[in-house]
Parts: sequence; C-alpha cells; structure tokens
Amino acid sequence: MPPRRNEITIGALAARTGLAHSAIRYYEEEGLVQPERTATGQRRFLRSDIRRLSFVMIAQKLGFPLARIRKLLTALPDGRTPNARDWAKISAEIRSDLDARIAELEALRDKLDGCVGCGCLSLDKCALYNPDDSARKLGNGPRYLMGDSSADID
Amino acid sequence: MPPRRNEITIGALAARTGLAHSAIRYYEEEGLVQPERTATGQRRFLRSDIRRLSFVMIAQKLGFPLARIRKLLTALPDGRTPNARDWAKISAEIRSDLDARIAELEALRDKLDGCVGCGCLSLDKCALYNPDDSARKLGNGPRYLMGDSSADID
DNA sequence: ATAATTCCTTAAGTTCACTTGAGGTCAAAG
DNA sequence: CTTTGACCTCAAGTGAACTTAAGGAATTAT
Repeated sequence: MPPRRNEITIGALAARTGLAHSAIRYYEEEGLVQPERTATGQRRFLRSDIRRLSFVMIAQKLGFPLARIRKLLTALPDGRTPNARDWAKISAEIRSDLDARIAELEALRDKLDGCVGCGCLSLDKCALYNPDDSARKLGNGPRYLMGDSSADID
Repeated sequence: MPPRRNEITIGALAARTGLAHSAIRYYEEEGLVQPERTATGQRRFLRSDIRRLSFVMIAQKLGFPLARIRKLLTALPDGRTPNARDWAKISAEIRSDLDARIAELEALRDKLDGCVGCGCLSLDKCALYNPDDSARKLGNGPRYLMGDSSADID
C-alpha cells in the first residue's frame, strides 16, 4: 500500500524534519502526533505533520518540555497544526516565558556581583542562596526543599 | 563515639544545609566531600563542610552540574573549601558563563520577535531553527544532530 | 536495660527525551 | 520471486541528581 497523496511514511517525515524514526515514534507515544495506520500497521502521517514537528523542534529549542508543547498544540482547536495566526498567539506566551528566564538569570548575575568580595557563602546570609524565590526548577528529578534553617553557620 | 569538636555527623550537616542525608551521601560518592569514618563506620564531616556544601548549593543554583562544581572545588589548593579570595576568582568564571546564557536567550527572543507574523515554521527558512549555532545543550540524554535536509518543506 | 533515634549499605526507582538492540513483518526493486 | 530496504514492536539503556526501600548496626535517651 503506497502512501496516498497527502500521506507520508515515517521515513519521509524523518528525512524532512531531520528527526530519527525513534524520536518520531516517541513523539507519537507522547501524543504530539497521531498518525493513522495502514491495514498492516504502518504509520501514515499527514504532510502537515512536517510543520507540526517543526513547531515542536522550535519550541524545544526555546526550552519548553514536551509536556508543555503538547499543551500548546492541543490548545489549538481540534489539535490543528499551528499556522501563522496561531503562531502569533502562542509566541506571546513563549515570549513572556523567555523574558522571565532572562530576568531570572540577570537577577542571579547581579547577586553574584554583589557577593564577590563578600565570600561569606553561608546559607542564612548569602543573597545567592535564598530559598524564597521560586526559581528552582533547574535540574530534574525530585528536589528537597530547604527548611528554615535558623542558627548560625560555621 | 561522640563527634569531636570540629567534627559533625551527617545528621547535623543535613540540618545545617537543608540537604537530605541521601543527597550528602551522594555528594560523597561524587567526590564533593570526603568525610572521615569512625571505627564503626559512621561518617564524620568537618564543620567547614557546611560552607563547602553551601558553595555546592549556590553553584548548583547558578546552573552548574556537579561535575563542574567538583572541578571548581578540586582546582583549589588541596581541595580546600572556598574562602573569600577563592570565591572572587571562581565567580569570574561563573559570571561569564551566566552572561553567555543570558546572551543566548536574548538572541532567541529576538529571533522569536522576528518570526512572529511570519508563521512559516519551516525548518529551512525559520531563523528560530538553525542547527548551525551550537546552542543546543538544553535537555539531556543523547541527541540526534540534524543532517542537511535540503528540499522544500510542505 | 531497653526503647527510640540515628546511622550504615546496597539496590532499585524517578524524570526527561530519547537511543539501541533484538527479532520479526512488509513493501519496492531486480 | 527473492532480496533488499523500510517498517513494526517491545525491552532495556543513557545521564543527571537524587530518592526510596529494605534490612541491619550503632548511638542516645529514658
């Protein structure tokens, strides 16, 4: 069964996007694409999935986890592939996210500058280690949240 | 055997830093601290390890992986815990790293701005997806690098 | 002396975004 | 019609930074 006009195989999609076959299958598992199947079980993607996966790749490059990207995609009416108009809307969200990350890093940099020469490196006094700001999503896996250690250090 | 004057147990160190016991043991495995052992095998840390681990936590917050932090620490003469002078030296390195990350995000943001309204989202034309810049260390695990997909998309 | 903590080790699980491999089926080309 | 290549499905591995669990041993408190 040869691919029909507007359908493409996983190999073609891989060639077009530069993604590995395995990655595309993984994206399917994650609900980012939903190919049909032929009678014998082979995947048949839509041509528009090239654009769809391009969007995924771009969003990833912007630092979004797949879960978030899936949400962005499913937020579109009937899970459509984003077009120019959608893109304008989505990009606003992306932009503010990006801005927030930049601001976070800049704040960190400023604190660092303030701390040079201080060298205290103690958790209760150092501006660099302040558990109050919720900026601790760097790194993955479970995280232990600091309690309120009182008392002096060292 | 009660902890001696300048020695503390893992529990005390955990309380002081807010780290879990398991995290501290893991840091030992990773060579970030090297506690002594009592005759019965319990760990005895130095008081200065509180400061040492504080440094680790701060550096982590700045986005450094443990491997890098270990290097920073071992670069100090005889693996000393960093003091004010060391900190000034190390912070220069950290600062440039931070600056680079900020610049990277800003570049991305500018591209995003340029792309809104374009909406092409095609890999060969979109400024947002340009595999040439080596800014792709986001995300972990093995990565497939894009080949030179020629041909038009969609 | 006994109960309650604290500490120990080792092994396996977690998340994310995939890859790699084994073993088998299907389709396009000679 | 057979070979080659494309495709399929699991299962398990990768790396970072840990956590959780199981099953003991040692220390501290009562």
